[in-house]
Amino acid sequence: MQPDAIDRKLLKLLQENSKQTNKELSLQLNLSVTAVYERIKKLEKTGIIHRYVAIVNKEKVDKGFVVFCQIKLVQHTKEYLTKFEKEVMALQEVMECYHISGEYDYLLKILVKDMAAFREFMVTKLTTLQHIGSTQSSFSINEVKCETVLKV
Amino acid sequence: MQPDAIDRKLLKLLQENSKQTNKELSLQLNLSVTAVYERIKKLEKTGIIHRYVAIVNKEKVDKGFVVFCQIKLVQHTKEYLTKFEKEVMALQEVMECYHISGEYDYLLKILVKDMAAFREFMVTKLTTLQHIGSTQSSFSINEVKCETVLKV
DNA sequence: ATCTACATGATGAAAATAATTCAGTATAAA
DNA sequence: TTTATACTGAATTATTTTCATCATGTAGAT
Repeated sequence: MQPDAIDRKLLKLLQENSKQTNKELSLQLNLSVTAVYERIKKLEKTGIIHRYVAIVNKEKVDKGFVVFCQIKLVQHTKEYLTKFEKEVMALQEVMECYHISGEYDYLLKILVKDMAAFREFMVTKLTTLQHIGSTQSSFSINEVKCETVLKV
Repeated sequence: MQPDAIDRKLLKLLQENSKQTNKELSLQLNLSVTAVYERIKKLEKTGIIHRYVAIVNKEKVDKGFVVFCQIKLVQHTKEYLTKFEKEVMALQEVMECYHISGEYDYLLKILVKDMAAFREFMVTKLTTLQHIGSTQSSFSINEVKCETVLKV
């Protein structure tokens, strides 16, 4: 399915605020409520809209300290990669993990309360993972941009 | 406000799927519909729930190529930092931008269609930004984990 | 210890609002 | 002409929101 201009605007609106009623959306799109309803259902069915979620303010729940950690494994066998990925999946502080090209093998985005919590995470969890060669951590000094709206 | 165990479970459910009805939530939480309703309103009012959004499948809208780009500025004056940040804000391919500690100054998460689109972005947008010293790009080979649920 | 006042958080019923279905119309492509 | 697609407004169904009320625990006065 190829979204048209109206679908693209609808996607923008829903990515910004999914709690808008179909009536509110219909006014912004110059369509009837039913037409909006059917377009949304189509976007859901085709998987373009994957799901709807609540976004939690990380500062308010003591997860305002953001760390990016690059990791090198000692070897690149399939076994080592798979084992590492499985272990990372289980760590709740790791919000994102990418296998990347370049000097390091993985890039992790880690959310914790503060530096002390990061130290604790580092010592008790990250460095206990198997087959890790070296790590390199960068702390977020300022979140300049964090966009959730994909411009389609 | 300090969320209790019920609030934490509610936050987990809403972060996983914000389209559940209060009735569905009430069954999972062993509460009345109204009690669920009031807890949600409270979480919204205190700002713990920041907003509700639709998540779009990036592969389905030709944004499946993920690049992390680290950037060093030629100087670290306030003027240069501010100008760079302002310019980055305007680039729709840049989904996230953090001012970070370490060798590089900024880490950017960039979403484009493919390598050709990244090359185009690099040549026509990124390298035309003022005061950039050097850049270092890593491509995502595999998205191992991408969690949106903050465990509270 | 007992009583009272107050705050908090729960409940079910009722009212208000929104989502969903449906019958019918218009348009464009085969 | 037939078919498919996308639209509309009205009717129906489901959900959210409001409201009156109840239960519980705490702090202060007796």
